[in-house]
Amino acid sequence: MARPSTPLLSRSGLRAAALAIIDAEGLDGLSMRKLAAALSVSAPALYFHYPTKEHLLDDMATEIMATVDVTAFAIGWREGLLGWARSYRAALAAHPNFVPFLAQGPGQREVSLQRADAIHGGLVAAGWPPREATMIGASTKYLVVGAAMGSFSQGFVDDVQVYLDRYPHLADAHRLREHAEAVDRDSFEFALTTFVDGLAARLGH
Amino acid sequence: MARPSTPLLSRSGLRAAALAIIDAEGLDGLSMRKLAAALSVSAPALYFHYPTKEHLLDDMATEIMATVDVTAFAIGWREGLLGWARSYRAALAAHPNFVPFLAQGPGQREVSLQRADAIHGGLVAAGWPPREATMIGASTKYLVVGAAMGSFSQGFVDDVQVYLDRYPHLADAHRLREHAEAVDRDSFEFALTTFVDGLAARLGH
DNA sequence: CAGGTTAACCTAACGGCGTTAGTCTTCTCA
DNA sequence: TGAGAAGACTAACGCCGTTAGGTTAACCTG
Repeated sequence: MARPSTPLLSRSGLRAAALAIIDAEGLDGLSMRKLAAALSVSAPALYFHYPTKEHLLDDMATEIMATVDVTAFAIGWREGLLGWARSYRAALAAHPNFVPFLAQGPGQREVSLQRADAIHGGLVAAGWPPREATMIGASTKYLVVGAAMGSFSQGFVDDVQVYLDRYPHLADAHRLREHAEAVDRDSFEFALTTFVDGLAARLGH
Repeated sequence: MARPSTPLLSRSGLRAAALAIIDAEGLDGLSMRKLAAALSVSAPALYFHYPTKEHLLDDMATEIMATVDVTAFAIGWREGLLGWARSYRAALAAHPNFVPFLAQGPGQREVSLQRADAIHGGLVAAGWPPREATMIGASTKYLVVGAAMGSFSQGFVDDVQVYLDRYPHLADAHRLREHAEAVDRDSFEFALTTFVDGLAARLGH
């Protein structure tokens, strides 16, 4: 086979297939050969569309980050912060296996800078001093990234006895697993609203 | 060379050398061959002491997590939470390149369970309902892990002009880099105290 | 419409990875 | 003193990201 009449690959096709593999098999489960196989193509063919694996992952990250929404800052800083944090978390939680890369990757992406500008501007316009605005932005990102990284409740095994015997305060911990998703979502919401309440108290000082 | 009169390697020696490489060259910079070379030994010799690379990393994680302190819960829930969060963050920030592994790794470690038990117990003893205690523990972990993962301020490039031209609200963003460490520390402290203030308000309700 | 250029695939191969198999010498203990 | 375990070695397997070089189909110019 040489050049096909109609192209077999496209950048968006590569991204979609790569994300599917990551979702199914984890970040380490993605290899260029496996991706090529999924697309019925030889591995080096991928390099015609992306110069390196890193570039591919970067592009996927940008695509996902583009779904984050900061428009609610037009209503007010509380609404803006809550809206941003929730859509940010939703974007990460949709592809948990990809989160380690997303969290580490450069925040220098075009989209990220636009977001940062809107957030900082929204906070300052609402009366927050620039220094506080910076820290609020950072704090919120901490919350989102932390919540998206390794699920809290995944840290607990299903075996009941180990808790009852040795850690009396964790007697119900085994239930965490079965409700892992709900616990994580509720805990994030709890953290976010508690933090924003604390902020409001501080602004009114 | 065959069996030396005095062993060349030890588990703690492997851990220390591996951590040094990770600190210097990043998590991906650690390979078994490179670690062996640093210890003037052939790569397979390492497998006599640790069955896999994963086991080695796990053991290193446990060693680092052992430095986290939760004794302040004896004083009160606020002191306990603040003390735990600060020592947890300090442990992670000491080896930023290792954080992605630490954050993902199993929370099922013996030390982690002991911590979780002390934290949950401390919160419940102070009057928090178990459900809230769980979410407070999760929330605090989110903050610590999020703050330790990719430094917030590293996302901003040093070039001033790009900000002035396009993102007026980020005019001072270029200064973030030079103070990156301070900004991260202050932002974490800000997030933590704001969150705890929000908690206190909620408990008094 | 002829012919050169570029696009888009291919196979083969390089060096590095984690890990296993098998060997060899030295130390320890009955 | 001899058996067996301890602790190193070399060689090699299959995977990885990536590069080199080949081949053909589509496109653009004269």
